[in-house]
Amino acid sequence: MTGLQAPHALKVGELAKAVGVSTDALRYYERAGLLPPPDRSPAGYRLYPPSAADRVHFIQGCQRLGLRLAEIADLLDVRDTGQCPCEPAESLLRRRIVELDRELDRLTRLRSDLQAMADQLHGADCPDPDPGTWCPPGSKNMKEVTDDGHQKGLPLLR
Amino acid sequence: MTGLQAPHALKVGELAKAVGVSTDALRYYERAGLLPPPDRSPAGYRLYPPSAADRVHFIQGCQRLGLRLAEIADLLDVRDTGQCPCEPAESLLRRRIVELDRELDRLTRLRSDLQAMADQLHGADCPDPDPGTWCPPGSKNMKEVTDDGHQKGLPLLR
DNA sequence: GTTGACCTTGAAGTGGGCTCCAAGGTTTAA
DNA sequence: TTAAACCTTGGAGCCCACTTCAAGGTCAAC
Repeated sequence: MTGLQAPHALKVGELAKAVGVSTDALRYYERAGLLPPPDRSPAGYRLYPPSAADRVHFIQGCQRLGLRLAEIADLLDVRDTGQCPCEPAESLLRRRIVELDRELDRLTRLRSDLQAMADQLHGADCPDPDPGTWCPPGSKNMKEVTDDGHQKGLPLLR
Repeated sequence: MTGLQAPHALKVGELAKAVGVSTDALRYYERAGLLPPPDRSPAGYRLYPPSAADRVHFIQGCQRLGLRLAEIADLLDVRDTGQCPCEPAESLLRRRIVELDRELDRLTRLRSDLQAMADQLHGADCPDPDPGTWCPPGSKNMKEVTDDGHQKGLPLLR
C-alpha cells in the first residue's frame, strides 16, 4: 500500500511509541551512533525501517544487562558488520559479571550494616545526646571512636 | 604550645591528608552544608578543629552506607542540634534498605542473565551470522524473538 | 484556512559529587 | 631572597543518558 519507497516506514514518534522510549532518546541514540541515520521523507522526517524496532529492543536489552551505550555501540558494530559478535560480546559480558559481583558484594555488606544499625537504633530510647555526638545504645560508644579508630556501636559509621 | 587561639587547628590540606579526601572535596562539603565554615587564620586560611576529622569520617561512613550528601546533611543537622537523630536516622536507613533490596534483586537477576548468556556464547562456534542478526546457538533463535516477543536463546536481549 | 499534532535543528540544562583551572596571596625551608 | 609549597576565590568542566527549549517547518482533519 505504501509500497513505493519504503514499506511500513515508521516516523520517529511511531517508533518511539512502538518501543517505549522518547523521540528525544531515539534522536540521541542516532547522535551516539547506536542507530544509523534513517532515510528521510521529502520533508526531512526520519523514516525508520521496521527492523529499527528490533535494534532498539536490542539496545534496551543490553541496557537492562547493565551495559552502557558506548559498549552497546561496539556490540552493534560487530553485529552489523556480520562478524561473529560472540567474542567481544563474551568478554564484555564476563567483564560486566565481575563488576556485578563486586557491586553485589558491596551492596550485600552495606545491607547488613544498615540492618544492624537500624536494629540497634530501634528501641534504643536514647535521650538527647550531646550535640556533635552520635547517640545510639549508650553514647559512650562514640567516645571510643574518636580516640582509637575502632568503634563498637555503629558499624561503618565513623 | 599553639595554645593561644586554637589548639591543634588543621589547615585544609592537613585535614584532607588526615581523612583521605581532596581539599576540593572538603571545600565542596562546606558549600554543601556538611561542614560548618571553620575559623580562619589572619591570612584567611581555614583552621579546622580536630573534631572536623570525626565529622568527615562520619560523612564517609554515611557515604559507604549509600546515603547521598543531602541525606547526610540532614543527619548531621540533627546530630548538631542535639536532637536524637535516631528517628530520622532510622527511617532514612529503613528507606535505604528497601531501595537496596530492590537493587540487589535487580542485580542478582541481571547477573544470572549475563551468566546464562556468556555460557551460551562460550563454545558456540557460530559462523559469521547475517549482519543485523544476533548469532548465538543457532541463529534461528533471533527470528522467533522478532515475531512473538518471546525468545529462547538470549535472556533479556531483545 | 486554520487549528493542532507532529516533525526538524542545535544548544543548553539536569543531577551528584566532585575535579580542575586561573590568578592571585602566604608561609616555609634553603 | 627566592623558590616551592601551600592557601584563597569563583567558575568551568566532567560523566552519563537523557530532557527541555526555542524557533521554526509539515501534515491531517475539519
